[in-house]
Amino acid sequence: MSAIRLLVLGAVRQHGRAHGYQVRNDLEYWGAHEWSNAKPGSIYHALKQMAKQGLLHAHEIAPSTAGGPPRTEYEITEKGTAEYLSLLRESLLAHDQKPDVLSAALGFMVDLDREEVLGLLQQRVRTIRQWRAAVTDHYTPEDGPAQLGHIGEIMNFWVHSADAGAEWTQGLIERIRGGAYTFAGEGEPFVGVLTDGQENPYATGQRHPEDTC
Amino acid sequence: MSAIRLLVLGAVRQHGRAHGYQVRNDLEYWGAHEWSNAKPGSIYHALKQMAKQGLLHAHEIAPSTAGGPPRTEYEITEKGTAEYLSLLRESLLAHDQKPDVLSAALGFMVDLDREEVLGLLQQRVRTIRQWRAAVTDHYTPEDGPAQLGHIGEIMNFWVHSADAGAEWTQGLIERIRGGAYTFAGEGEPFVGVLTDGQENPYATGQRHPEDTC
DNA sequence: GAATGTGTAGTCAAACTTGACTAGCTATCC
DNA sequence: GGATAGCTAGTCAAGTTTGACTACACATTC
Repeated sequence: MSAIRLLVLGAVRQHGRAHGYQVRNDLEYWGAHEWSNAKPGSIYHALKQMAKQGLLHAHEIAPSTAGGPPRTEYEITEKGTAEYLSLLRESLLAHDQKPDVLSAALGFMVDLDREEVLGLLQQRVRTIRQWRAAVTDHYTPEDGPAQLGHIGEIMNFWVHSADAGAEWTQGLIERIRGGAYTFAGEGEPFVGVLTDGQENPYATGQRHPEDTC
Repeated sequence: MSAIRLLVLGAVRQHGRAHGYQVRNDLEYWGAHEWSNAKPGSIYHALKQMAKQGLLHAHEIAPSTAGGPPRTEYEITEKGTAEYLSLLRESLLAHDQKPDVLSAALGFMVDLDREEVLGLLQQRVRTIRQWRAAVTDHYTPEDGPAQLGHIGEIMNFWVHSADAGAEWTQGLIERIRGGAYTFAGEGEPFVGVLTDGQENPYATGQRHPEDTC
């Protein structure tokens, strides 16, 4: 599963009602175009697809107020909200190899409540540790690890990445337990979207390096 | 760029001449179906595509000797070899967010010579450090990092991952410099493919966990 | 000896992603 | 005051990925 559905659902949900360009802009504001496949085509495709599946409700809207072609506004449905929360929980839990999914989930974690997030992250750490044990066990058979030659470096890389992921998750758990951030039901939420007319400080222009992918 | 082209080119090259099922089997032997998109459809597609582009030469072969439909054998062309080496170098260098690309490159790094690999990996480390500096600089503007709220955790995660990647790369550099593995031009290479009839110890069946993606 | 499973080899439609493109409106510059 | 750049909003074709499916042959089981 790619991160795009989670990102789009979450963005629409924060707005209440949003058209494609707004979603696109939000994702850029979060830097999502740098660490995920949040490109225009994918975003508009996801919106249409999820509208077809009943996760979003599409309002056909007259020609836009600010130039350009007519636009469609979307609103998240009940089914969409259920899917969103399910994706969000799953993404915080899953030890996928896809860092974009975790990144997206981090951006929305405050939509859950603090205790639940702590539980999910702790489970995440446990899963990683189990995975690590199983892998090192499975790939170091009776013949010894030297059998694998340089191929063993692949496993070594993954194990190292998993360790780093577990360590980082542990750090996050401690920050959250220590009272950082504002979670669901804890008062005024942090606003992570651009309100209409607000300028985007991270808009295209001079991005930081790495834009070579 | 996904890892599939590099994987397929490398597999065909090691065999000299291979049909799709052989490539598919090799990639499974390397565990590539677990950390990359090396699924049957992608493999056959890549073979056909690259044959069309002149990177592989397709030999139409009569009905297979062991059941199933007739098969096509592929051989890498000169252009394909050039592309392969270019992809390989690029993948060792690039600080993509795609770990599968690096994994694939690790499996083939011994096709280059030791000094070149060391150079590429050192450049990799430098690139990561530069990227890190640029990112932390760019995303902690005059307002201070607290401005970002929990969104800052996304950047924190990426920076942490980059640090872990740099550290791991540094370790690999030291192992290679210390004489580990057999690189191009250093005698009998490590054989990383299944010869005909050899059983695959990592064939489908009881895989280690994580197969939930 | 008929059914059932397993390995070989590959195809296919549906879904997704990409990058380039369209097209209208506004502000700005000389 | 004409052009030219940039923003708004989205479409489109081409390419890629996925997961399920086909089809044959050999082996095993009941």
